[in-house]
Amino acid sequence: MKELEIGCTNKAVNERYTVQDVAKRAGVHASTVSRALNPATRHRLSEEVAARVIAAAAELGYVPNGLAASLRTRRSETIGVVLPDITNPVFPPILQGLEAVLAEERYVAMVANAGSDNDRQRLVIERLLARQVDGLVLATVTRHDAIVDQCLKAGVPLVVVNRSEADHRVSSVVSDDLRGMRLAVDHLYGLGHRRIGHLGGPQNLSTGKGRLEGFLSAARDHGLDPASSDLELASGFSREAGREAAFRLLEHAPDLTGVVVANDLLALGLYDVLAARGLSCPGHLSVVGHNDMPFVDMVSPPLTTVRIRHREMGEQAAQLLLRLVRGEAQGGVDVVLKPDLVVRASTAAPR
Amino acid sequence: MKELEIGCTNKAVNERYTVQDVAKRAGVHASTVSRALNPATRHRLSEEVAARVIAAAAELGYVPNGLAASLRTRRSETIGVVLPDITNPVFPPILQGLEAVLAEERYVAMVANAGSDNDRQRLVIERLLARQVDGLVLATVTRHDAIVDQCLKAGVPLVVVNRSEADHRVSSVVSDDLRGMRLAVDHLYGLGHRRIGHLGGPQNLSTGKGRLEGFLSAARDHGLDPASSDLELASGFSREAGREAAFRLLEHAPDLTGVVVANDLLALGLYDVLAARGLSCPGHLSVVGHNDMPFVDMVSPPLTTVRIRHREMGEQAAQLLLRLVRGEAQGGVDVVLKPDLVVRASTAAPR
DNA sequence: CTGAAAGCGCTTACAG
DNA sequence: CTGAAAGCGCTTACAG
Repeated sequence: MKELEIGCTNKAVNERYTVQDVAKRAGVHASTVSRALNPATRHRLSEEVAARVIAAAAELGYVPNGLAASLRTRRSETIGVVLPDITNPVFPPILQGLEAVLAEERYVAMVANAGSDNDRQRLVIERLLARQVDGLVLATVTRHDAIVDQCLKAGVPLVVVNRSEADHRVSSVVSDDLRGMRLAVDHLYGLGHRRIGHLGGPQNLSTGKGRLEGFLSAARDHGLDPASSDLELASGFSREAGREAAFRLLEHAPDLTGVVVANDLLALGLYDVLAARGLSCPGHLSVVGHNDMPFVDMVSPPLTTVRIRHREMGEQAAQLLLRLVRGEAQGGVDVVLKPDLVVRASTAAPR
Repeated sequence: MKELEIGCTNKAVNERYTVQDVAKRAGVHASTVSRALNPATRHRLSEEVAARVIAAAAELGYVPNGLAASLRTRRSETIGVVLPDITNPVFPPILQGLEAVLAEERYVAMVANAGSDNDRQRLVIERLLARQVDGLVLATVTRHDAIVDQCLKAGVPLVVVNRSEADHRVSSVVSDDLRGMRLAVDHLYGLGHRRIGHLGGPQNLSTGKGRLEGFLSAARDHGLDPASSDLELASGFSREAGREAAFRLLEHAPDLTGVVVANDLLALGLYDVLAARGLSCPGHLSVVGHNDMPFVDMVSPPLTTVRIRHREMGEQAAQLLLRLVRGEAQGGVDVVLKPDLVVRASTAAPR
């Protein structure tokens, strides 16, 4: 009677067959079922038995319980992915690349949006670790990040993507920001610009810092000496933060003819400020972004920007991580992808 | 000697403590550790013992093995989310809403990009089920979807989001497409348009079909009788498919003054065709989109569109699903969210 | 209030 | 080539 009740209330669980069920149906022992269903051990069995087991499993619609297998093998074939903000359009292509590679190897991604708050990130990572992820991809790291310390101490295979940490203790996949900024500055210089400013990102992020340094280095190489008033740093990589910093930049350096921006979202913030002031782009000011995120070819004017191969970033990160998980490689590998300049309509010769 | 080797090669695993370790350190039995660490059963213990266990766990940095717990309790506190395309900007906000609600309840999302291919979707779902997800959110469903049949048969708690299936056998969270199209048509009619066409989506998706019906119904209510040449359907919800269908529409119905489009991505495709033909928007043609996806306020001209609360869609879907998982509710609930019209610069009085 | 035992569903040395 | 047993790390009736 009791059994019947259970049968009624959770039918789903009830209809889930186990190795035992398959074993009974095929007339073999459970261990034989396990061996028959695993391609790597199947050859140890007689073909006849293997076929019988596979048939029995198919007839029942048997789906192995991956949790039980993971508990036993100590591999979950699950990877945790920690993002600061999934609505930032650079992350979906990264995620797509990650997933494509992981899926090939039968891995699944547990994706967590952790924001920028450190405590929240810590909590999220602890939950992922509790679920026994085999490795972690972090897109959240700051240049000095206590969370990386913790992960290293815990011994979790770890790859950081898009951003790297200052000490490079951990494998990373990033874009060559120095080259990116050089392309941007060269482009404006080539158009005739000599008063070029930089709308930068947060300096606690490798992208913010690297792009500022890239800008300064490229500017100096052209004999330009950007005064400190030609530089303004945003508090985050968002359109809103871009607006605020762009406002300050235009206040302090009204005679700029070109601005190299550390990120497309910031560039959109600059667009907002230009529109609010009735200034035209590229008429009054040429603007170069960074990322070539989706749809910046559709904004007005279409944004000249530095293209980063985000999908490839995700693919490489997944490959690095899987090698780490399998013990085929060690940490501390930095993959640096070459960006390109995409010239659109936001840049022109200076006024 | 052998032990030492193991100790060296997988340090991570080695340093993971278990209930046994905590039990030993606190001088209690493993079952007591379990009870002390679970807030729901803690009260059964003397405060002194509970405190001792909690302290011991903290000292060791003990993180419970969620897989083992799930195997035992038959709840994984994991939800599978199946998307057709994460790079479609409508999905990140949905995901954000889902995750926010799930995280509150200590659930984690396994996100899988399954594309539009049915076999691939089936594979992806099987993998998620093998990992014992407690429920599934599908953003992939077509109006008649064999995958839904399978899930129902398997007895998995299930919610569909953004799109619904024709039979409404499954709980869904969608936007009111009829109302959305009515807002769009009313807006153009109010501006003076009488030759209004529809650039529609695939009719095997509820959104494509519902928006076409909404368009026709609203048009008829104004006494308009859109000829079949005023309607053109795209093969998918992408900018590329939008371009192709927009090309056909402008060929067949060059005298239209306004077009209501089933989706912003399609509207961008229409923009592309207008640009290629040297036609201006809204000068030659007024355009209304659908979704208000991120950054359509930045395109040229800023797109008038029907705003869908995608984040809320995700939140509601998570809530529905959790109630289903807990047996607090039954399936077959349709949540319909009210959209709004956002008027920007792509619509004006007819030429 | 706490302990001892059983068992979730697998896999894998160990036999034979 | 196949079986029987042990065990992954938890939780939860069942005792007392």
